Amino acid sequence: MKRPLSKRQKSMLDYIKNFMDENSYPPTVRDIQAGCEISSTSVVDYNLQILQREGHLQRKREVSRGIELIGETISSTLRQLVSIPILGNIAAGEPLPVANTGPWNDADFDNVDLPPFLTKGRDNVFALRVKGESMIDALVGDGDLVLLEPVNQPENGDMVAAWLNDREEATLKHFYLEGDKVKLVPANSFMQPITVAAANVAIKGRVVGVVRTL
Amino acid sequence: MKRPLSKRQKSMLDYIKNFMDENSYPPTVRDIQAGCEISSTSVVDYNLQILQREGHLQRKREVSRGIELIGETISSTLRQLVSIPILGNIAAGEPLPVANTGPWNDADFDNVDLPPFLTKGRDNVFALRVKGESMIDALVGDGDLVLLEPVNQPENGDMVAAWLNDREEATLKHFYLEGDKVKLVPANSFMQPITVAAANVAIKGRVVGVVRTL
DNA sequence: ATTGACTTCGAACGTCTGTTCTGATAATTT
DNA sequence: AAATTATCAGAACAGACGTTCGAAGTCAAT
Repeated sequence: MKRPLSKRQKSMLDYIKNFMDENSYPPTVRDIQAGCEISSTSVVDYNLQILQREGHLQRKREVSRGIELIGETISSTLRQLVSIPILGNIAAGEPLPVANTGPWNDADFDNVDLPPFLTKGRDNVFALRVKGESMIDALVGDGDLVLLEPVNQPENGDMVAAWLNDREEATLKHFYLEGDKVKLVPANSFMQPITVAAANVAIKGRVVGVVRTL
Repeated sequence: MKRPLSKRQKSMLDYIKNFMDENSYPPTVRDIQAGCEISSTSVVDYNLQILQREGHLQRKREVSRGIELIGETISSTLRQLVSIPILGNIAAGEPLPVANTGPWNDADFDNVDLPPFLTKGRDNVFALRVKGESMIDALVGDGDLVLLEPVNQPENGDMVAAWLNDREEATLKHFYLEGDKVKLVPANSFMQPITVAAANVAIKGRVVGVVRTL
C-alpha cells in the first residue's frame, strides 16, 4: 500500500473487474494481456504481483484464473465484508483463550466485519483486543484490535501472539529465532527481551493489522 | 429437464456450488473429478454436458473453468460498507491538500471501504496516509491510515490534523485550547509543543480511527 | 555519467485443462 | 434374449496457462 498504482495497474484492475462482472469467472493472464494491450505475459504477471502485494487482489499459485479481487465492489451499495471473531483479550499475564486454529464456532465469540483489504484474503484471521499499555513501542495501545493470522513458523521480526508454556501466559512480542531458542522482544522499551527454548513457546498468530477507534 | 438428475450429477452440482462459494472461481474438470471421486475426466465432461442440457449450468467451450451456475446465488457475507476518500498524506512539513469539507469528488482520490463501526455514523469522514515516524508516541506510524472527522472546535486532548497558517504546513498533534491560544502537543517526545494564536491554526479534522496493515 | 530501482520485452518450459476417441459395463426397452 | 440407450474407463492430444529467465529500456537521484 505504499506506492500509488501505475496507469497500467489501474487499467488491469479495471479490466479484471469488468471481466468478472460479465463472465462470472476471473480472466487468465493472457486475457488480461489482450484486454489491456500488453506485449508480454510476464508484464502481466509482474504487475499482478504488485497488485497482490498492495492488497488489491489475491492470487493462487499455479492455478488458472486463480485471481480473487478483494476490496472491490460487486454492486454499488453492497460490498463484501469478512466476518472475523474476536477471540478474547491479550495482555502480559493474562491467559489467551486461543485453543487451536481450526474453524471457529462463530456463535461463541463477538465478531467484527472488516473489509477484505485488511485481511488480504488470508484464511482464519482472528482478532484480539489489546489490554494494557505494554505494547506501546509497537504502536499498539490499550483497546486496539489486532488482527492475527495463524502461523506455525513466523519470520524474524514478525509481531506475534506468543504463548509461554511454563508461565502459562500470552503476550504480543516481536519474534526472533536464534538457533533452538526463541527471542521475544517486547514492544515496550521498559521491558527486557526474553529468550526461551523453542519448545516452550507456541506461536498463536502473526499480527497482520491493527484497528483503533477513538 | 426431461430426466431427473442422477446421484453423480447431483454430487457434481453440489461440489461446484461449494467450490465457488469458497474460491470465487469455478472448478476445473479435474477439480470436479477429484472432489467427486470420479475415475475419468471424460465422465465429468459427459455429465457436465447433461447438466448443461438440463439447464443447471452454462459452459464455455475450450475455456478453463468456463462454468457458470444458473439460478444459484452467492452466499457470502454481503454487508453495507462506507466508502472513504484518501485525501493525501500527512507529515510534518508537508502540505495537506485538504481544501474544504464539502462533498468530495470521489473520482479524484483513492478510496477505502470501511465497515460503519469505524466511522460510527459520522459524516464526511476522510482518511490521510501517514508519512514518516513523527507521530510515534501517539501510536501512529509510517504508512498508517488515519480516519478524520471534520470539526470546527475540537476538545482538549483530541488528536487533530492542524494547519498552521504562517508555516503553511500540517501535522498531527494533540489539541489544547488555552485562552486565545492553541497549544499543539506533538506526538513525538523529541519534539516540543508549540503554542500559537488561535487565529493562526485551522483544524482540518479530528482523528477518530487508525488502521494499519502489516 | 553512473547508479539503482522499477518496468518492459521476448521466449521458453512444464504443467494444466478441455476435449476426443475407443472400448467396456450397466440399465432399459423391445 | 437381443437391441438400444445411458454411463463409465482409460488414454492421449493439442492448446491453454502460470511461471521463469535474461536482457533491455525508463526514469529519477547522485
